[in-house]
Amino acid sequence: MHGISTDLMTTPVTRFAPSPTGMLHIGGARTALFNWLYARHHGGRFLLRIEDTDRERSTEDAKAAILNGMTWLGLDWDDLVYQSERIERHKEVAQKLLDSGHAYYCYCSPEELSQMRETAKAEGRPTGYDGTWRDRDPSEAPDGVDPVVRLKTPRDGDTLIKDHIQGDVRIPNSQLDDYILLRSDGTPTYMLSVVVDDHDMGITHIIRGDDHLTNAARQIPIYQAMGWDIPAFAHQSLIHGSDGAKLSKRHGALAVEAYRDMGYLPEGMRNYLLRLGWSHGDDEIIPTDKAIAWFNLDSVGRAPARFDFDKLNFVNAHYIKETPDTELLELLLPFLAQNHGLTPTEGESERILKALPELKLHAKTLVELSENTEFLLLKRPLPITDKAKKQLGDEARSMLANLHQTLEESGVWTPEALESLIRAFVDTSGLKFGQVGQPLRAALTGGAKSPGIFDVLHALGRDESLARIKDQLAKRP
RNA sequence: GCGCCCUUCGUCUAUCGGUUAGGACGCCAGGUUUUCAACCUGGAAAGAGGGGUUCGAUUCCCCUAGGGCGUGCCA
Repeated sequence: MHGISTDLMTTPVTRFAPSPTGMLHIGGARTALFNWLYARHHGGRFLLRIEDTDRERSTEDAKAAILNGMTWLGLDWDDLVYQSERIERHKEVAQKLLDSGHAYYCYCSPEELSQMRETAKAEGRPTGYDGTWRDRDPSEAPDGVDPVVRLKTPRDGDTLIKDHIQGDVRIPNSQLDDYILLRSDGTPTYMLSVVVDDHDMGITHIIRGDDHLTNAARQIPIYQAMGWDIPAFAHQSLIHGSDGAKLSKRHGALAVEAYRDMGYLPEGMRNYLLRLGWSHGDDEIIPTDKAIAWFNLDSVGRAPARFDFDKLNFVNAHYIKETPDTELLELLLPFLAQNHGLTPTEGESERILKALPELKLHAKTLVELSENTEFLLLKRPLPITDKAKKQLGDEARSMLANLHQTLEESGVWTPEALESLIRAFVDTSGLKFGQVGQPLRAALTGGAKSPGIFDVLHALGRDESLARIKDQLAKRP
């Protein structure tokens, strides 16, 4: 597509390299997904690297959240590396760069640096470091200053990034300053660490957000200086909020665990995230096995995509319908417990299982499903909502008394049998269906909305149904 | 400021010079209906603007506008 041929002779190795300074959010999750899909599609390896070199901001909680998020999403990794454990290696490479003349010590103070930037800006030049110490004699070094180590980046021409998503991108080298490899305290910077780690880990394809696109141009000179193969780059555009602005929490920039808690399924998330920037003709519902079979970099779009809950809901609803009932019940239990304080007994679980084939057709999330399931687990006598009370006037209650008797005499308790029974009851009593169905619904569920009334009767079972109806027959004060 | 990237219905996208510009979500209308939904049918809805190239541009090139990213001793 972009004139780049991928060498399929080598097995691809991809990686996801988050820094544990916050939760695994939706953008990172998509990046991880694409890397994972690429590796799985090609039968390659997908590695996880925790970039925890910023001791100030890295936290254990964030590490755990990232690992949990990945696990929940079903993105399994073939190896896990902590960048902080590789610092000595990074320093070693910096020394090699120093020895080979590709890097040098710089003694500039922060004040000099900011002065430099101001001057450059005023003169319309790039604001990076001007390279003062690049050619200066180290003997001129001021006393008592710990130097940083800077990379000698090329000054003329362009650096070409052969990007598998963005195409060929040329960055003028005049834009790339001699950035820092080793801080004055001797610790490596991100720019050095990524390159060394990506090389040492054998990464063949770097798929990441396009906030790193220009970083690629900074990193390439290190590969060149070390004589290392340059991996394939693929920079995907960032996810934006529904209004096109930067993704905020309001827009869905939440931790993936928040999506779990909102009742989204991993399969639904994967499908939705995949379609955010990648397409396969008109296909919308793309289960993971198909995603693995179809995924390619050529079909990744270059434009930023906006996050849309409506579409996520639609996709998720699909996978809820697809989930087998017993599995769905297991997924539902935490929501019942956390959101409703309900722990179903064995008998109640049976009820849920009976109702699930119907209930799952109408829920977008597990939260919604748990709400729609709640009526099955209510303890008698049921709390009756105001709307439901309106359905339970004197006339309705005497009707229910007759219906109760009719139902009690019924031997079979299947949705089909119940339907013909109740339809016959409606006919003989000369009422409209709603005049029977609505009061019955109120008595059985305590509310005004529920699944089809026959399914409700069936799911509750004979005894519970009759008891719930009977509860409403007594005259209330 | 400098550099880079992006721009098709409200949203996600298809289209790899010639199409009535297709699909999906959402929306609207109708149908179905015992409630809420779901479901079925139909509908409205797009090539940012301006120049080129070409017999012909959504598609290729340039400019403008708008948006994003980078420009840290953060990652």
